[in-house]
Amino acid sequence: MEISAVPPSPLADQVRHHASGARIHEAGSAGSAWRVVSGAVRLDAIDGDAVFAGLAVPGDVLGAESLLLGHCHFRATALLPTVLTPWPGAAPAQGTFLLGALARAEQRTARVVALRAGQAVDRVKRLIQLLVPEAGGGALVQVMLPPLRDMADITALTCETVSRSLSLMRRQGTLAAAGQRRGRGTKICRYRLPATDAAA
Amino acid sequence: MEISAVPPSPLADQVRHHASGARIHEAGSAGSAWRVVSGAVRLDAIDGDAVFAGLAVPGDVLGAESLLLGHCHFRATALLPTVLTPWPGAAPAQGTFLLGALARAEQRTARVVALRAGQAVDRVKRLIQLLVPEAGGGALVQVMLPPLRDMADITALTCETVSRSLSLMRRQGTLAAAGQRRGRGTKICRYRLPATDAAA
DNA sequence: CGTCTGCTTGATGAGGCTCAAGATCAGTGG
DNA sequence: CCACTGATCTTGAGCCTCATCAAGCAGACG
Repeated sequence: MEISAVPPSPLADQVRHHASGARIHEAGSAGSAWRVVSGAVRLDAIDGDAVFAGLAVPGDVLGAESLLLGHCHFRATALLPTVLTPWPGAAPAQGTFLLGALARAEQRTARVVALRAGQAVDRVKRLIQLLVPEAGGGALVQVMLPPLRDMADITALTCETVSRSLSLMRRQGTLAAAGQRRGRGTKICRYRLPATDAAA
Repeated sequence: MEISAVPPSPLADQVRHHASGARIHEAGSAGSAWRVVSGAVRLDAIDGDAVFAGLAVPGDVLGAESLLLGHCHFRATALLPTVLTPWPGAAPAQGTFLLGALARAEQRTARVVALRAGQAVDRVKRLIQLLVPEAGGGALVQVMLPPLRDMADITALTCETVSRSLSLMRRQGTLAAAGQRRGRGTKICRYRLPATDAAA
């Protein structure tokens, strides 16, 4: 529980890198807690087979329960090339620090839950916006997309429907390939953010 | 799976009661944090109109962000007759205490997200099981149901579909009315828990 | 007693799931 | 350098579930 004093900005030797698709920790294993610096992580409840249970994006905390119980509840898998830093790293893990993580977790829940309502194309767009590092109105930003299988699990759609949604977005000019083509590895795309008034 | 099964019962003068449908706090207002003792609470993000953002059941913490920021992010509404107690109470809001709340929040996310995948009847069943205070295999338990409108928002279905799902469950003997009839007020029903092996 | 709110049920159509085939690409070994 | 394999993605056809629209009913409440 008690806290080692570590500077707030993760130094180069205090981070861990994971490739897209890499397992970060297994459910039930003795893991430790991390904060996501960049990338995205998928959490799964292991109930016979894996069931999508949550998402962590930069700033979020991973495996906080292991500090309390000594083991992780969820399987964590990198959706994109992901950088983690030990948590709690900075300052005292008390008061404001933990409260901030709690507040952030609630907001993450709200956005993840919202990824599973509405029309297919809108869900996929919302997911992409969650993965866009920066945020601005109407801008054309670069974004990495996880495999279709993961996008489907997160949005509660099928691979086919996600693929069709992305195709539609390309036809409409909302999305454009910008890096690798198809096949293994994370896709890099350009995505046009909707106007700030956020219609739907 | 669950962190602590039964939350400690607070003294009678340290609780607040809310009727079904009552507003607990408004988004953006200066609220305070509460722990749910019994009942259930719905959280909504206010984005023009209210969008379902989360659920709190006994043991969960409500409005933790107000301790940090001074105001609430979400609107909180009682889904059932609900009892709350101030949080953190006498205990210090540090260490294990906050970590427990964080771990619990992650587990709640997993279950709420699961309420929005799969067939309609299964979603409704899962929601009812989330509202059942006690848990046992194959038993016939008493449970209060929130208004259809809320069940629909939570499961990302429509009122009509939820109503049809409940009708089907009644025809199949999974659910039976046990208190008030239709009209205003929370419905009381008997619900047959599925066998512990939990076949989806 | 009339109105209002919440619940139920039916008819119909659309959106997404299922099944299936083909395309593209990374890695491997000849 | 190229064929082969396996994984991922794309696209099509048909069906099914659920959303939508609509009507009717039961209690609550003034």
